Amino acid sequence: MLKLTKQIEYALIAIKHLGNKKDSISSAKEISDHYLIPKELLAKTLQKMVKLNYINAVKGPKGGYLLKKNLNTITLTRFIEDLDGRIGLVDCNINESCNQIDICNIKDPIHELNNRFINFFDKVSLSEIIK
Amino acid sequence: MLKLTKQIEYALIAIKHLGNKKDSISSAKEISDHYLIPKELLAKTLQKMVKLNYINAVKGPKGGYLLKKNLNTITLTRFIEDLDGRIGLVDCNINESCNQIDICNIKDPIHELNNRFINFFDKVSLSEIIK
DNA sequence: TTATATACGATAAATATTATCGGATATAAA
DNA sequence: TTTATATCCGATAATATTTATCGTATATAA
Repeated sequence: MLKLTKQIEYALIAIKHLGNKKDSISSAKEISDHYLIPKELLAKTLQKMVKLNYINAVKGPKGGYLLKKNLNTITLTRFIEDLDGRIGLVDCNINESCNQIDICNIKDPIHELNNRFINFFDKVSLSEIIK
Repeated sequence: MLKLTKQIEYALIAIKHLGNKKDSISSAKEISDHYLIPKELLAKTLQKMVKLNYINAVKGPKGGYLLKKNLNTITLTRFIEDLDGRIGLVDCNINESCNQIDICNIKDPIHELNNRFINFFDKVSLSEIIK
């Protein structure tokens, strides 16, 4: 509970690795071997980051991935939500389909808390973790 | 990901309900009926809170639960960890049994982030949600 | 042409969360 | 003393989410 997913961990590890090796290319296999990360899952995560324009892919032998985006402007909220979907302490912070909403006695304070929660991640720059 | 569990939600709902009805007793059935919460699960949660000295239990017919602890001094960190175990953004913030720890390139910044993360919940008083 | 790498949908396995069940004990009230 | 209601508590079942794997297609350097 209240944990990051492995996919986010792997994404952070990979993107940091790419950031450290600017201009040189790294394959999914290289990264998964080095950090002992399941290759297929890492590959999926990398492909997702390509679609999201965080990194570039180069196909074929000697192919791999390169960092693309300037990470200074990316917040952790943005990164997590891009990869894994909306952040919210409870379901009704994300979608309104809770049939207990009318009688719930904590929805307002939790909603307020959730705003602060997201603000916490807003204030974290991806470059803090990557540098 | 990064969500509170239902058990925490139910616990907050119940403890707020009890706080609003100081001096009068509320049964698990009364609370589960009112908020449409599964009775057995709520009962378990209430029993846990009894053991943790948050509330008192009264057995027998006309029995139920009463708020016990002064919630002003309880942080959300304490409450969540009492009910659900240690908070940590990643496993290695809780236990050290990660075989990737030596080669992990994000463990230090994540550890730093986790300290701030826990500090966030430290600064939330349970009474904020309950009042 | 071949070997290596990404792309991507489908699915399986593992884990965590949520919900339910059965039977025990306590006690207020008839 | 009996009955009904409530907590107590271990075990287990159901569900959802997360994590991992598989198969196949496409691109491209050598």
